[in-house]
Amino acid sequence: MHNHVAGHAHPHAGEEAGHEDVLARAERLCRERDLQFTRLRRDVLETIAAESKPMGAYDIAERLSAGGKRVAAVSVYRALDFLTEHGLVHRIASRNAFVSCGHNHGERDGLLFLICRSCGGIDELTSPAIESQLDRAVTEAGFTPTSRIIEVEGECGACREQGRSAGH
Amino acid sequence: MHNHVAGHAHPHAGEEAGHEDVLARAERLCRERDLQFTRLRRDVLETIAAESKPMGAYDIAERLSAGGKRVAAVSVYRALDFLTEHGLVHRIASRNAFVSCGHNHGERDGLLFLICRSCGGIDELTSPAIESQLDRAVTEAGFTPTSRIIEVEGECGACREQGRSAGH
DNA sequence: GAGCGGCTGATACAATATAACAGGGCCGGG
DNA sequence: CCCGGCCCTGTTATATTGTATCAGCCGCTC
Repeated sequence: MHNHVAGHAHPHAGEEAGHEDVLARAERLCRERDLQFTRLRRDVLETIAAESKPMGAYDIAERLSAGGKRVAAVSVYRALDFLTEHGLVHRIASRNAFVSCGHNHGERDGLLFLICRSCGGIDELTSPAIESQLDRAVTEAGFTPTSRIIEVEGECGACREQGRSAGH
Repeated sequence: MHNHVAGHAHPHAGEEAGHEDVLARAERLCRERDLQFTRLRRDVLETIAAESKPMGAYDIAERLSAGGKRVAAVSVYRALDFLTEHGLVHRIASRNAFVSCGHNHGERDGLLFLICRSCGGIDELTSPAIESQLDRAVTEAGFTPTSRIIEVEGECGACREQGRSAGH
């Protein structure tokens, strides 16, 4: 079946798991493609990567503003546009929020998000099998797919073990 | 593979395909469950069903207000809450918009939306096969799924034939 | 009639996202 | 050197989407 888990296995606190990796990868990718990995973009990515939950643009702006220098939400949105465009960040449609990409891939598809209702943590999965089956089904219906959004809500392993229940 | 297409095969104009069906089904379902299928709820459902594209809550409010009597967005949201809760309407997360459910089911899962970038039309599909494979993959990752969102963007058959391209 | 529950109307507000314009930094051409 | 273009950022204003709150209405029951 060949799925592949991306995230941290225990998505609760603001751990910096994989954190450095993300920044390093971003720098490399931008160098390769001759893109500008500016300060703002780096800060935004770093902020998102430091959190295992999806973050709203305004949350990011607020957190970046904590250091004295105010950062407007618009600026954050622009950085997020850039980052999502290049697959460094993903938008979680069901939450109007963003997470840093935990993969080594450039592509953005075959991608799948697991969102825990208890802890709010999110994990990223890739499943080529699911993607191909999805494409097959969709194509049968006469549709030509270009992008896919798959978001699953439920309870993550850690929360289930601890018997935490969704607050709501 | 056993997929099942729900919508109108040609999702462009404001046809009333399946339109009556939706209302009739809603009435029956509400009678069965002893729910109130009020005027407002009926109007909202009818408005959505008359359109093959996802509609925003404010669009619905505006359209309902066209008849002289102003309907506030809040009211529409409340009706939509009711309708989605009972599976008569689905929310399209990637568009912040709503479509009427084209199925005979009460359940809300195994559900899949095809959104055309050219005409904006949307079709609904159910694929138990995809759902079960998705659940299997997710469960393998230690996750317990409770709800799933699958939205595919691309070009619908009708638009591809006509060589229409996405305006943007 | 009094009280209760579910639905609606209305206003205010919060949260999310984009538009529009000005300025700054870099860089290549003249 | 200076200019003009391009890209990125800052700032303000505004659009869009979604909730909170309170009051009134209607039908029902006691």
